[in-house]
Amino acid sequence: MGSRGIGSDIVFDTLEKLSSSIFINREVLRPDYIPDYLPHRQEEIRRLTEVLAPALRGERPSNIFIYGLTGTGKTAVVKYVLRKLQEYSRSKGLGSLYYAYVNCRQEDTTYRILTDLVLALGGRVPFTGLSTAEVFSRFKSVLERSGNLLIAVLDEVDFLVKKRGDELLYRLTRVNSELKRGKVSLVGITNDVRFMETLDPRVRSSLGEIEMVFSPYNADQLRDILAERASLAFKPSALSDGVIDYCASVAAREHGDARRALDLLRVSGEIAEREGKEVVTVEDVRRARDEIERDMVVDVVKTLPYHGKLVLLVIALAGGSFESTGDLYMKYRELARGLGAEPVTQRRVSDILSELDMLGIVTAKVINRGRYGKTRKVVLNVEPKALIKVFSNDPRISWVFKNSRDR
DNA sequence: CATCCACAGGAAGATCTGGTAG
DNA sequence: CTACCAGATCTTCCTGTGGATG
Repeated sequence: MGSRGIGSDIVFDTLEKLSSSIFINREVLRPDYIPDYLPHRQEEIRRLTEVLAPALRGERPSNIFIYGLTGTGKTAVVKYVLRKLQEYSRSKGLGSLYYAYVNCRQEDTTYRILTDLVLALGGRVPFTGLSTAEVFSRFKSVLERSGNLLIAVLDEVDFLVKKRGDELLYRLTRVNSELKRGKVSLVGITNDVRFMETLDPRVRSSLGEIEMVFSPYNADQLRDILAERASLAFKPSALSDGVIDYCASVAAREHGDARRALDLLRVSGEIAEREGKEVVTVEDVRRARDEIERDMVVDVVKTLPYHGKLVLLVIALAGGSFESTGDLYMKYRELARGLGAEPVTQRRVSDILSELDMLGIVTAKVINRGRYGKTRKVVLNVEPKALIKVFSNDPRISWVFKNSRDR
């Protein structure tokens, strides 16, 4: 701990603090980690394996449609089973099993989804510049040439259909009859209950050959999951009594979302660790909740288009809610003009509100006020103050606050 | 019990950016 | 280089609608 080499002292001290106190392996708490054991999902794993098993013989498994709320283990189970199938296939010398996992919320265009499917088959596609039809025909030719079976997992398919329609799904279900050699099996995952009803009947019957439903975890089950994962992630006795129970009960209240629970646990640990403590307390979990919310807000705001930010700001400045989109739009116009920007149309603001709603930062529910028309009631899901704080770091907006302070 | 409000939200397309193919 | 493509953002124009009220 000498005071020579000022820089390295800071580095060493920081590393010293980070290296030990709480975690053995925090990666196992990350949302994309697939554990070797999934508590309370054995039945689902067995069933999915049965359905996909024909793939090992090169036969096409039935298309599967999986429904369940967020954090009920749909993605984990599917990835788990596919990984195991691949391991099994290799160990028995049955050759490679081709599958593609695509999250349709992240890859939200037909083009990108097709690109991922081609990639999974070992083909190559530029990430932009071609027509979608061209990518689709490349997909088919790669399939045909190799004669392989591709299991295409489309996670959060409802986003694809909502944004682009069911054209792609329809065409994918048709591929099998168009090709002589290649085959495609679809695994659709969604958390939207009424998704199936919105589909074209042809697609519905084809995609829903087999259906599976994942029910939410209750608090006891969440506790098992957390305990299992915590034993891998944390040092023994790094968690004080009640931490796991508290995380489980928070997540159980939010419709049994295991991802939320694990996130909460990880962030709680990180908070305790940052402060050099050796034990995570319930208080740390409470602070983790706030921190997760803050991060969500910062992320959302960062990716929003300029007028999206203004709409959000208007809601925050109004104390977090509006009774109608008409009121909101008037206030928004004032703000935009005040900032020297040309306001966008009300139609566009309506779409922006839908986006904010989907991102979860706002709830925009359609209500009918009878004679007084139909509108959306908008409620901010986070603290207005927290939002305004984020905006005061945005150079295109923050000067408004500074100016109003000067005057 | 028909009317009619205040919008929702679909459809088509304009404009811009940033890319590919040949 | 030209011709073309998709995505993001936004506009214009539009049809549809639940339920309080007259």
